[in-house]
Amino acid sequence: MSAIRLLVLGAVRQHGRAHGYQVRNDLEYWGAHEWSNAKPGSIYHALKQMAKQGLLHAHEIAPSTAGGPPRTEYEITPAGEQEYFALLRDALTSYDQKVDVKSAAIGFMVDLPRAEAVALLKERIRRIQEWRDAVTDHYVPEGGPEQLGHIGEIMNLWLHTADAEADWARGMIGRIEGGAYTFAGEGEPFVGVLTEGEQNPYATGERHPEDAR
Amino acid sequence: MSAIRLLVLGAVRQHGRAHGYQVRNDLEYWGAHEWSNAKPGSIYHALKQMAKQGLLHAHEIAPSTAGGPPRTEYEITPAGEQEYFALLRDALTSYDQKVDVKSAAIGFMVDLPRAEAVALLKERIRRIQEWRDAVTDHYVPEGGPEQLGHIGEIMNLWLHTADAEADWARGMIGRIEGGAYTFAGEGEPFVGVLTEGEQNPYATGERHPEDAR
DNA sequence: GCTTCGGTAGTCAAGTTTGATTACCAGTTT
DNA sequence: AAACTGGTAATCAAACTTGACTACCGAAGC
Repeated sequence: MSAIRLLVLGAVRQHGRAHGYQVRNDLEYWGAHEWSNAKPGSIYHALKQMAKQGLLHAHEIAPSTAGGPPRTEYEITPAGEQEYFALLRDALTSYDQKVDVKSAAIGFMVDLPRAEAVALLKERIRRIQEWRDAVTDHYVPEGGPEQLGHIGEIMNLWLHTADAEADWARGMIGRIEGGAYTFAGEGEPFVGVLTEGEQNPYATGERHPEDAR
Repeated sequence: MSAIRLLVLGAVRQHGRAHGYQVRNDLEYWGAHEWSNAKPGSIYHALKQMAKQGLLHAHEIAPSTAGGPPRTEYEITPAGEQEYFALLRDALTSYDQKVDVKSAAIGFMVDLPRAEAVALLKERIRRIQEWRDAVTDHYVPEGGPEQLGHIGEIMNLWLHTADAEADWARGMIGRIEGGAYTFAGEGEPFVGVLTEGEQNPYATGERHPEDAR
């Protein structure tokens, strides 16, 4: 799964109605250009595709006052809602090891009820464990791990990564169960989008971490 | 960076001369279809692209004895060698967090001298640290991390991941410095390809870990 | 002797991603 | 007032990826 659909659906959904540039801006606000493939081309493509598939409804709108070409506003459809939650649940549970999907999942998890988020994360840990066992079973040759030579280091990396992730997930579950954050149906939701005219504190001009990579 | 070029160059290089199917088989032997986008289409595409770019030299060959369409054999050119080592060094040092690049880097690191591998890995750790600092600096708002709400968990995940990786890298450096594995210029290299006619123990039919994901 | 099956080797269309580029307007300089 | 700068909004070609499909041969089974 690529994270772009989840991100775009989530952004449109939080706005109620949004055009491409708005989505693009939100994703930048969330830092998504740093940890996902959220380039303009991908975003506009995703919007069009999902409109074609009936997940979004497109409204043709006159050119904005702020200049630029005529823009299209999108609104999420019931089918889109459904897809959104399906993607979100999948992103939270499946052990996929891609940063973009994980980060998006965390960003949107509060759209689910608290109990469900916890349950999904626990399922995630179960799957990590399962995967870990499968790797261990499958890749250790009869003559012991030494036989693999330096290739064994790859397996070692995977196991290390899996353990670190399970660890992290357990930590987050603890905080959620301890009452942290505001989930669906618990009053004022966390505001995660820029309202019209609001300054984006993370806009270009600042130094971003990926510059250092 | 996508890992496919590194993988294909490395495979061709180890063979001296190889056709697409051989490369494809090696990658399967290494388990690459599980942790990278090494599908047949991508492999053949990469071979053709790199041949066009002068990184590989293509020899048109008559149909094999084993049936099938006429095949093309590829050989790495000096430019290809150079590109290979550039990609490999980059994969080892840059903190890229993609499993495929990392795994490929480990698989091929023994093509470098031992001292250089260690130096590159140390540089990797330095960059992870640098990245970690940048994230911490940049994403902590004035009002303390609590202001971020659940979004702070994303940052937390990154830091957790970065620490786990630095940890792992330090472990591997220790083993390498302790004399483990056989690096370039140290005698008989580790055999990482299937020779003609050899059975692939990981060929289809077995259960692979990703089935469980 | 014929048919089926599995392995060998590769192509292709459809979809996705990338990075550069366009076009427009408002405000600011020169 | 003409030229420049920067933000808004989007498009496009080229490259890459995906998954299904083709074509061929040898061996095993009936």
